[in-house]
Amino acid sequence: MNKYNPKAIEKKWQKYWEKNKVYKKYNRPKKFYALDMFPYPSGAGLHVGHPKGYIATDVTARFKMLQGYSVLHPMGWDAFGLPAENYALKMKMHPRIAVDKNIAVFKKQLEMFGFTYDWDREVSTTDPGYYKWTQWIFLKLFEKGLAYESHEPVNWCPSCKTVLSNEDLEGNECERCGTVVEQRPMRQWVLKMTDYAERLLNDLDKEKLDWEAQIIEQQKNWIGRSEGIDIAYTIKGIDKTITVYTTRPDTNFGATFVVLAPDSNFVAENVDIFPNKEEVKKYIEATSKKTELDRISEGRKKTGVFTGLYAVNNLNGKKMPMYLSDFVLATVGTGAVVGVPGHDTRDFEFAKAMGIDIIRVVVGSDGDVSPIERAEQVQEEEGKMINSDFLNGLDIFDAKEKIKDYIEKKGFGKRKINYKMRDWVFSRQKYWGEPFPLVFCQHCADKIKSGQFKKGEFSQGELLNPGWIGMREKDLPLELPKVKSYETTGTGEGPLAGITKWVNTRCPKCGEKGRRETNTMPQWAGSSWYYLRYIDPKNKKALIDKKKEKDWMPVDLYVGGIEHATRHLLYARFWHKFLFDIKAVSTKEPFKKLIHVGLIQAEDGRKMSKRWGNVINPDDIISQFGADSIRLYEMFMGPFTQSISWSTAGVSGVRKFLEKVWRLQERVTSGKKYKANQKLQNLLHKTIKKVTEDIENFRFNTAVSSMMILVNEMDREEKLRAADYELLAVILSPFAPHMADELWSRLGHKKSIFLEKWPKWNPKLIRDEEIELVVQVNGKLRDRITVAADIAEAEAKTSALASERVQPFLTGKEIRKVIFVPGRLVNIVI
RNA sequence: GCCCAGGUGGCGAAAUCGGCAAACGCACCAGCUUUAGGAGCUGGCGAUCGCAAGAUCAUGUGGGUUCAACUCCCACCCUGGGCACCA
Repeated sequence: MNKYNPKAIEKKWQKYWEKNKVYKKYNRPKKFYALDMFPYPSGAGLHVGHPKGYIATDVTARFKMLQGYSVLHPMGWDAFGLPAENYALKMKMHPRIAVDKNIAVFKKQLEMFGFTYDWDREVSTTDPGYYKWTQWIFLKLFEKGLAYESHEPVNWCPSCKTVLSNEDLEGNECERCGTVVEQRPMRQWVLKMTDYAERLLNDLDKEKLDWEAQIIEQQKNWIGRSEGIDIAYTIKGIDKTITVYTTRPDTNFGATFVVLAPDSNFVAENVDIFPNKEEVKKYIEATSKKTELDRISEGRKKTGVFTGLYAVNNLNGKKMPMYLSDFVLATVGTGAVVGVPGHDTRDFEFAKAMGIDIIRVVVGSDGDVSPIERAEQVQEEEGKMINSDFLNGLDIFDAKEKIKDYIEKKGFGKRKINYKMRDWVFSRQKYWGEPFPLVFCQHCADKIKSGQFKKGEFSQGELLNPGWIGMREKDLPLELPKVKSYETTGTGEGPLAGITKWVNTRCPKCGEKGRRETNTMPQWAGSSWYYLRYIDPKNKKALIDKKKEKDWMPVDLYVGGIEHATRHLLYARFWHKFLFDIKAVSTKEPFKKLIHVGLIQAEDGRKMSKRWGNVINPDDIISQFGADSIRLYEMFMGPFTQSISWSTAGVSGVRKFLEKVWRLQERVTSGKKYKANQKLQNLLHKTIKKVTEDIENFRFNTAVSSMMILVNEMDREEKLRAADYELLAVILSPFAPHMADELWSRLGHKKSIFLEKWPKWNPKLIRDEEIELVVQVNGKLRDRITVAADIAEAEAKTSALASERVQPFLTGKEIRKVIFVPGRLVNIVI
């Protein structure tokens, strides 16, 4: 027998599988779609942390193949976006060239692991044949009125020179470069994601979706649904009302002031009628100069200015002074709040700072009815109403409903559901992204504004955005022009604006002069639907063939980083639901089961990074130990979803295990001549059961350890039955496929092990004849006795009491109770 | 501040319908083998006491429920992640 040489056998089997299409069996009755979050092909290549999720899906994919499923397991590239563009700028090459180079490196690295990827289905978001359909989806969204041009203030990264969506921020910093973003009013395209908020929330149902609770919670919080009421207050002396949104109308008898956001529309439109307009303007000016950072460093210290106007509380006719303060945000609710300082900490702080009255209207469980003077007294979560007219004595939850009914009946308010989630800011002032399939036509704009057009001449989106005309589907894709200067301008228009030949075109509707949109789509666009394209990657007529879509969707298993919980996963669900609405797909949700991959940290406990010089390259590990070892190690190192530090010594441990498996070949003998060892049979079938269940439940670490126990046991035998050793090879094969197939062929099989059947455990063999029964005295272990597995209670108790080791603890004591747990223990209570 | 996940040997961890705490692996120690080894094999490896048999203690802290608690309940501490002046 020659030595275990992974280098030689791994190459050999990778070629064999590819050539014989071993894992491309797509005509079986049951299907399984295993999906990885496709990578961003950066210039740095892979480190050992990246493939962990891919290994897990590959183990699952091979397991499902062995169980007789058709398995779809594709891979592709998410290659548009800022990092690719920045990398290209740095290396002074066109992003296209940089991206192709990086993809080649990534692909070569991935191939060394022996994954079951069907490379015939490879997609890249930057291929015109792919982004044609990204543009098509946008066009459909536009047609349905779900895309609109906006000039509202948005997050602007001064370093990347582009706008960013809320999902692209970490706190108030650019997720890519860490620069603090500014709020700038910019022209941009926005998708009406909030129209889908309710469905995005409701379908996050643990019953329907096999997602980790953690990710469901994160998305729920991000969507941030709240139930409240919009209340309109009349303003004294002028013919206007101010509308506020509140979730606590029950406390409204305690309202003593109103605060407006300095940058709100209401203020912008009415500042000139404020009696104190000079001070107000100064305050607006001062606020606009403050960055987010300044405001955070001020902590919760409240500042503000009185407008000179009073709003009237319609409940009791009380005059409430109207202020401006920067703690009220223009983008939240209506951009104005009603101040109830007795029962809201922020309102309390503001009232203290401005010297406004504080009224108690809720009594908490402590029964305290004294005037509210300290922040700790601010009662928010429970209690009974006082000083509140017809609400007095009610619990706050009942009061809330009663006053909502009252306000609605009186006609000065309306129940409203609010979401924290905002619409999706969808344009970037960058070169390396999908161009928008839109043309601006002044002629059409005039026509729409004048109202002189036929019904059905313009789509919903065209009417919503006068002048913007969608391209015709047959003219897609609109390719990125090849240019020399694709550097960012920073003017607010994208680099494409500089290419006049490309920008100037004809209106697809009327043929008059038009100009193209020069922003591009964000990186998230292409990744919001790629899982559909794998199913039908070369279709030129449709995004996906309807029958194929029905055959494969939904994705059965989706594995990737948790950082996408509120970004990619939200965007993809949103688009999927839209595609469902236009009948392009047949499922309401795209991803049935979702599991996040735990990070692999460097051996020093820090994040693997060039900066710390602690990056481990998978190529090195594979050349030293082999691909099967790194696969097995990453599955063995700990619970899959947990962050764990890398240990190269740990890899050598699993390599030793594989060597042991290899050496066992020598002991294999023909099953007919050699009688099966009952104890080993028992353990073997227990292991089959454990490995099967563990793979299904993503507990790979315990699956591997149970195989180690089996192999240690086999190592004690002088001879092994071929049939037993073969079963070991099959259950090991998803983890260490190269070795498994090599052993399989050495055992005389002509076909790949992956065309075999996954073994079923034999329940008879698993049943133990004899067991160790634990004997406790007052819950403390005193002895173990070997008894028949199905021992009767009375007999077990007698044997336990008779135990020599137990006797000394019983002498002179009264036995009060004896507890018998079948198959486990006897506990003697004295 | 709010939400989520977690806290077990020197390290990664295992055990959760309450029932033998530390499986499996790493590191370490001793011995065998070897010219040698960073190779292989055998044994040891939570703490304290003890020559030993064994005893006692031990799963972040403090209580509670129970014959029995890593597991359930209450309060608190710490770590990681998310959100955050969201009205």
